[in-house]
Amino acid sequence: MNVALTTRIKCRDCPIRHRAVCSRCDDDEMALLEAMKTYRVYRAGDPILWRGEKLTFVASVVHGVATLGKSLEDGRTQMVGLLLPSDFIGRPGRRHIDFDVVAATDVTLCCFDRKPFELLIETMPHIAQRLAEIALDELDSARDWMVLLGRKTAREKIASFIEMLVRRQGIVSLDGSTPDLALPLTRDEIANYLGLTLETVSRHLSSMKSEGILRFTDRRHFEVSDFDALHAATGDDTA
Amino acid sequence: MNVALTTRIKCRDCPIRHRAVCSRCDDDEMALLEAMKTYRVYRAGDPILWRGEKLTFVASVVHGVATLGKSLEDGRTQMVGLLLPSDFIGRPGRRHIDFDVVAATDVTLCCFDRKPFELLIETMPHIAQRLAEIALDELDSARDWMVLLGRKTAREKIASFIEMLVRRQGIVSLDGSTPDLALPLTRDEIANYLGLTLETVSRHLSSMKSEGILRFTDRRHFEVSDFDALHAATGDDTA
DNA sequence: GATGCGCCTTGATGCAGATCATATTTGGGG
DNA sequence: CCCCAAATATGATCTGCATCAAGGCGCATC
Repeated sequence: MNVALTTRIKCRDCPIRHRAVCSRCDDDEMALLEAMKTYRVYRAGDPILWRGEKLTFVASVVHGVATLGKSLEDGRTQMVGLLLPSDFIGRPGRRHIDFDVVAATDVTLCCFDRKPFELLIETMPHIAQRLAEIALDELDSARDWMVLLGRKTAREKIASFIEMLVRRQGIVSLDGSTPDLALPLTRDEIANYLGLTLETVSRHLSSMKSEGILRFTDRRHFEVSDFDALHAATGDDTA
Repeated sequence: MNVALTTRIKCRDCPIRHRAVCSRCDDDEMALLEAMKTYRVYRAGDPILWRGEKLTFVASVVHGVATLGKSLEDGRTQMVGLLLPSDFIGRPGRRHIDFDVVAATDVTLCCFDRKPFELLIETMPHIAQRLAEIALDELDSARDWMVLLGRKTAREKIASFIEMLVRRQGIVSLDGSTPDLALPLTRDEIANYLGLTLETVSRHLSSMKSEGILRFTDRRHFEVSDFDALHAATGDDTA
């Protein structure tokens, strides 16, 4: 499980200070959280939480990317979320977790034991307020993803996925190209996220490459050369 | 839009008193809410909120069933949620709504103007706490639905949908049969919910009927005659 | 610089579910 | 009671993606 202690970061220097579940807290409240928190570090590929396990802590992602997945009894799996820095893991008020959480890259979590955290929710309104906000935002993006899973074609799914990556980490210049971007998932993981097979993902990435929409520098790095064409391929409104 | 005033219900007699966003509030808090709330009533088929509209109020469903949907620019649509009594509509802190909300049956909402409600979230911790809980629960079921949309076969989707209806409104007797249940959606709406076409839904319902799993009394009412076979057809764990 | 192992690409084939087409049922209004 | 439109059922055909099957490429290990 590779759980290790990292150098302690002061909350005020924390990279997710202004977006995580603690973001509304004032200085006094932060001091309290500072005393309660612990860090956990995972290597790429490590499981973080396994379905059915006791849920002993809740956490915010500080660094790295984790995946949230679920599987059917015969082994089919579906990724139901990507956990990026500032995202929240766990369900206060519930003893068990119903998903598999896996580190996709090296991951650092800022953790709180579940019981004391539940007490915080009762006593520190800023926590509950921010948690509600985070959960409602997550709900909106989960619903967008449902449209993708239920109604989009393979090509549209892949274009949407790439567009999401660009929006999260990239800048589009005026001629519609981007700088080099990291692809944080393997073809297999992408397929799993999009409700496809890895072959289909590979085929469509290849065809978007040959159409001049994407350019791959290596298999985990690419750039978009025609963002308009990419967007047109998503099937979404021209927003 | 058919917005009308109903007879005012006292909060303490409200059917969703113990599950809605107000469920943690004490008597004093309830008195405040009582003064702020208004009711809105919609007929089956009426739009409640339209995508892109100004979001002037938030609400809890008191009676009836509403659907939450989203559409792609070419007209494909996907239902992303069913709103049942005690479910919450709206996104405090956001000016516009990004979904279409439509009354599937006659619906009564308990509404609060958005601005004053946002103030309540700041000042009344019980509201924010309960809202966070509701949103996290919704998030869990949205994620389950993503597995269904991404990985299940048509037959599994339909079996899962029926099973959900049974769990929400029915009792399964020892021989695996249920009493008569209402089907709150048309074939077309079911298809829309499951990411299928109405023809596929119709075909699979017919075959489950001929296999002796379901029995239809009329097209909006049915009973399950073999719950074990139904569950086996969902693809879910034997839980 | 050979060997092996993930990861990826590309090709061939089959099938579940979409699409197109045509009844059939049914419930509400005159 | 009959008529009509909407909802449903069912059949025929098409197609996008899964599935099955071979390589190919890059990278670590010895």
